[in-house]
Amino acid sequence: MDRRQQKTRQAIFAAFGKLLEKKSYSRITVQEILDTANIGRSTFYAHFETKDELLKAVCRELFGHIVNSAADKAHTHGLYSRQEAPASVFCHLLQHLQQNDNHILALLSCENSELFLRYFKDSLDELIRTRVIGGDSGRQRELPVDFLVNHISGSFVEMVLWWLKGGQAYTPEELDRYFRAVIEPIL
Amino acid sequence: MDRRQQKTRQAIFAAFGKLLEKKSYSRITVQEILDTANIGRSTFYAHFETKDELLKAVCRELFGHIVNSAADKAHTHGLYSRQEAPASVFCHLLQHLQQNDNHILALLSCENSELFLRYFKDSLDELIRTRVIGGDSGRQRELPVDFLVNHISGSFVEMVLWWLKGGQAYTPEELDRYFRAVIEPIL
DNA sequence: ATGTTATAATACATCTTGTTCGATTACAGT
DNA sequence: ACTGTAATCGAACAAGATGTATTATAACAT
Repeated sequence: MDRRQQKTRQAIFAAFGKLLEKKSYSRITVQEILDTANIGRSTFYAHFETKDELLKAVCRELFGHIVNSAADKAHTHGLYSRQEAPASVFCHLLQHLQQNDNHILALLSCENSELFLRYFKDSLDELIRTRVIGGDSGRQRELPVDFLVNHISGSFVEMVLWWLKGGQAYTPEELDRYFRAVIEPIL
Repeated sequence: MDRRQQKTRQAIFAAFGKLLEKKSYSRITVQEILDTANIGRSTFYAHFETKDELLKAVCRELFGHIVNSAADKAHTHGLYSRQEAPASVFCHLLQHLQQNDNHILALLSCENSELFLRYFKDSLDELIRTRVIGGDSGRQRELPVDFLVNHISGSFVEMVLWWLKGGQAYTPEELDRYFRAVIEPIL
């Protein structure tokens, strides 16, 4: 890909993130992105048809990376490997979030959390369907699989949301323990 | 209150709901609300400072009513009364949602669900903190109360979201059974 | 070195927002 | 029924945002 394209795309992402730290997504204008990224108007629209498309691209990049990383971990060590910390995919996900690779928490800590975590959940759904539910023995009695998958991914997302709103008052390990305490009994 | 105010306010709410059935909240303009409600521009701004304020008012009206109704039910019959259907507050909430009193599902069935359910969850939090967790005996071992409350209300909201996205493929009674199957084991 | 492609800069029509103002009209209380 | 109050209308307005188009310039790949 053209070096200029990469540079522009990166500048847009950076500007978007910078603005997202200060104000909610809906209040950010394309104009502000242009000014912050210091690029021309037509250049932006050459990359993204709309502000929403930019958001989607950012989410794909962000959460795709995190979840894939977790999926690899699960694949390598098993879902609940006891040989190695972190003990579960969930813990790995939380740690990954907290270590703040791409200033993710900065993006999630404000009013935008909801918006981003919705994408996060979509990625999680697949991870959970294949890793958690799929190959399990399970005393998942009369519960529909879809319900269970949604319950787990949904709970996780809501937990992260709650965690962030409370200023991350718990460690990923604590959170993981809590989460497993409410999920494992029903598996 | 002045009859004209009521009429205008109602016209705005109705127009807002009508538009919400067709497009997402973010794509609805004040102008469209004015045209649909057939009111003057200044009149709208005499009632609501901004579109967001209108949304908040609608949510308060909508979910405040539902949750209060459920709270009364819980108060009257106990949280898990076995003497009478619906068996739980949760079931009552679901039935209330489905019977579609104020075209709520029409509002929730589209892209706006997320937005509304966030308000819904805020109302739920309080209900659950007082009714579910509060006076319970509980084997809620080392889990923080806040975590538990959030887990329950969050799960419920995610379940409703999932339910709506799937076209309400289950009855409120079924859903209630599923939900209790994943919640009661941890109480 | 050359043809290609991304960007910049500018201009533009269109739409949206929130405010203001004066003229009507409906209201509530007496 | 009368009257003062208050809500609405309609129109206009400035400020700013959106998305598109055009041309010139600069960076790129080969």
